[in-house]
Amino acid sequence: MTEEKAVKSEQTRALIVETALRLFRERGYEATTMRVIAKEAGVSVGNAYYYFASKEELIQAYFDELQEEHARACRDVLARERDFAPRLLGVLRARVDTMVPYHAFAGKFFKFAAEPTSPLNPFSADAGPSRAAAVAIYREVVDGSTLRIDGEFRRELPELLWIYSMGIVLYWVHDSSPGCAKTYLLVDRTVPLVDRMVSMSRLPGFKSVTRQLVGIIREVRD
Amino acid sequence: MTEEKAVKSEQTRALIVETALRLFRERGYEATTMRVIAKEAGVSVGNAYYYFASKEELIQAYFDELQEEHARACRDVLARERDFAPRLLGVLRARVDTMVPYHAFAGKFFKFAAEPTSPLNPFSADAGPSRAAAVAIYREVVDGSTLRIDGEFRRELPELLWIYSMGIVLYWVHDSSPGCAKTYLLVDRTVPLVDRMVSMSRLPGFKSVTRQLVGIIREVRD
DNA sequence: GTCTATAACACGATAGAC
DNA sequence: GTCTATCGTGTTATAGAC
Repeated sequence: MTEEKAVKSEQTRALIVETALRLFRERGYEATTMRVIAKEAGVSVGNAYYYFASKEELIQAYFDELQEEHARACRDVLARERDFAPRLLGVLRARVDTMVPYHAFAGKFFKFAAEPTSPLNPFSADAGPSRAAAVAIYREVVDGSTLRIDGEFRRELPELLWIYSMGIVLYWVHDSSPGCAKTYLLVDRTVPLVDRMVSMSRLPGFKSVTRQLVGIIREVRD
Repeated sequence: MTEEKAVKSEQTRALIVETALRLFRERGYEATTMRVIAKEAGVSVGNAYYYFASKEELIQAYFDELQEEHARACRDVLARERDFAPRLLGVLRARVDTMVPYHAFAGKFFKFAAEPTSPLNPFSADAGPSRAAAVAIYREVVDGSTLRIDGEFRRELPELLWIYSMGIVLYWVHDSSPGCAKTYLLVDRTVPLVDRMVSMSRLPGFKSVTRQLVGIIREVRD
């Protein structure tokens, strides 16, 4: 009984999300009203709001989907490559690959993700689990590689790489080049630079800068 | 005649902006409706829309105000200091100083600035003049200093510093520490690091990395 | 061109009945 | 869980006054 209800509930919920995401893709975020989502999904507006507290909350479902898709898209390269640079390159290219189909309306979503009070914001406390999942991929990039660097720095590097990836995303949102070619170019050009800088951190002259950096990160992190 | 009208027009416009910003501060952005702004300013809703195409557009006025205030707040330190690090430090601390009073509702504004299609977005083409004014301050930080670095790098450095300052702003928006103390800490800690890295760019071993960086910037910039 | 007054619209969101 | 009816909002439209 309760179980059947739970299943039905899950179905309705999924139906609403799928319909919403399809319509977002077809007509854009703003042109897709809650009334239309409800009508197309065959439910009432009130029912849609029973499952999702706001229109914005529907976007979370999209972000979760994207995150899973990225994790899947990274598996191959992370299983194959052992060197740091190609691992990072593969993960970042996969990130862009998964996002490209949504480029037209991603800007609208990005807006909500930028609001500090929104649970969609990747830096917010609410987004903790999502962020952890995202950072975990970069931890795997580091830990599964042959990279040899200072242990303290190694511990902070995944989060730094995640922030770097957020910078790539920021660039991507504004990239209007065909096929987002410029974003791929940015990735291809900056990964070797990042690789060089990370490798240099081991050199005697850089130990102090690296330690300084690690100290700052720990000091300003919440 | 025409002149008088122009003055009157400017006054009405200013009155609406001032009223709006005061109410935003007092009640927050969302709780301040266009109807209330109009009533408090003693104008009709239609008149408010005659001057500002949207509620969002009222925020542009705030950004412009902030930009001017920052430029003023930088004058002293830029006239006094000649070394690169203290110049940069002073400018960034001034940036935070001017923003702090608005911290409570800045997040709502930030959201609009994040949307790629919005003229409020600092990276957008529409924001070109505002961005140029902001970058100009960092150009003065560099040009007025005793810093000696490669000419090509020197030309790109102001824009890089502006992006760095955007990163500080991003951190600030999320900073809930009393008096935004953590943001000041971030500035105080990262400026010496940036200073060190910029200075190192001159060293023989770094010429190639620096050149690589300059090449990337020029390649991916629109 | 500047401004008022008021009504109307579409939207996100909510209330309350079933 | 689900519905219909309704609210408050940004925004637009209309019809004019100075």
